[in-house]
Amino acid sequence: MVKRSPTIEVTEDVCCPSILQAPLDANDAGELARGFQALADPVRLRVLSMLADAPRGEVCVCDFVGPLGKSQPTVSHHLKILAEAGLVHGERRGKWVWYSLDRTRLTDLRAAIGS
Amino acid sequence: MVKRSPTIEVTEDVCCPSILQAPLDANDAGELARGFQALADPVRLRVLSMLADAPRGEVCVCDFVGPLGKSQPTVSHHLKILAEAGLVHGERRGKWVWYSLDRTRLTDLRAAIGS
DNA sequence: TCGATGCATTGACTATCGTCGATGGTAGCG
DNA sequence: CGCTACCATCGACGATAGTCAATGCATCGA
Repeated sequence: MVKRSPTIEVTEDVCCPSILQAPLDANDAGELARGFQALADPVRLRVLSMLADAPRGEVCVCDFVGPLGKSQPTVSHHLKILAEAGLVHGERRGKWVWYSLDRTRLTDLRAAIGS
Repeated sequence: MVKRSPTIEVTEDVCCPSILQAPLDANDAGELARGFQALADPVRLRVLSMLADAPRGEVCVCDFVGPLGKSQPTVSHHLKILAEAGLVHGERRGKWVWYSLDRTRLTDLRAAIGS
């Protein structure tokens, strides 16, 4: 790949793409869309809600299944999607896996649609 | 249309549901998810971006098609989804339909995932 | 009135998503 | 070692989403 100066400086990307610093190119839009897609499901929003409300900031997988009213594989599936989106983080301790909220990623997404 | 009291009071809704005021019940989560689902597409994010950047705050449908690189029916489809989500508003003037951004709804969604 | 233009709707196709049952893998216990 | 509990993965299914060509419906100009 020959080094050649592009016609446009590649959007610097100091932090993260945003709706407001228009026009949003296709790549940044795709990355942002993947983030919001992780939020576009009732079960996943409730997972984030439970994590935000957890006293110690973490919730065991087994404690999601009951309140969410979904099967264990389904819950595990949603947790994986949230983890891949960088919104949560899971840590194994003994037999259990504890998930916690990553507020950094959530802040980035929030910033992408406003101040 | 007969006036009759619904079986359930329609979720108070002082302002809007949020992740933080946990636990988020299934109804609020569903409504929120529909909002974020509207944001979960690169084309729609670029539409919002173009609207946010428009000098007069509005963009004609015909001016979306070229830059987005999508067919006119596809663009119209996405605009409809954004309109149904309350994120944009279209107004017909002569042969053209001008779309503008509804920042209120965007603010609500932003508040739902943080401060 | 007729043709052209801008936009919405329809119908069809493919891809992806949400869900669950079944299965596999790992950690603790007797 | 066997047994149990917790969690992830796989495979399959129905549902939904994104896309475009074709069509319909207005509006405007000639």
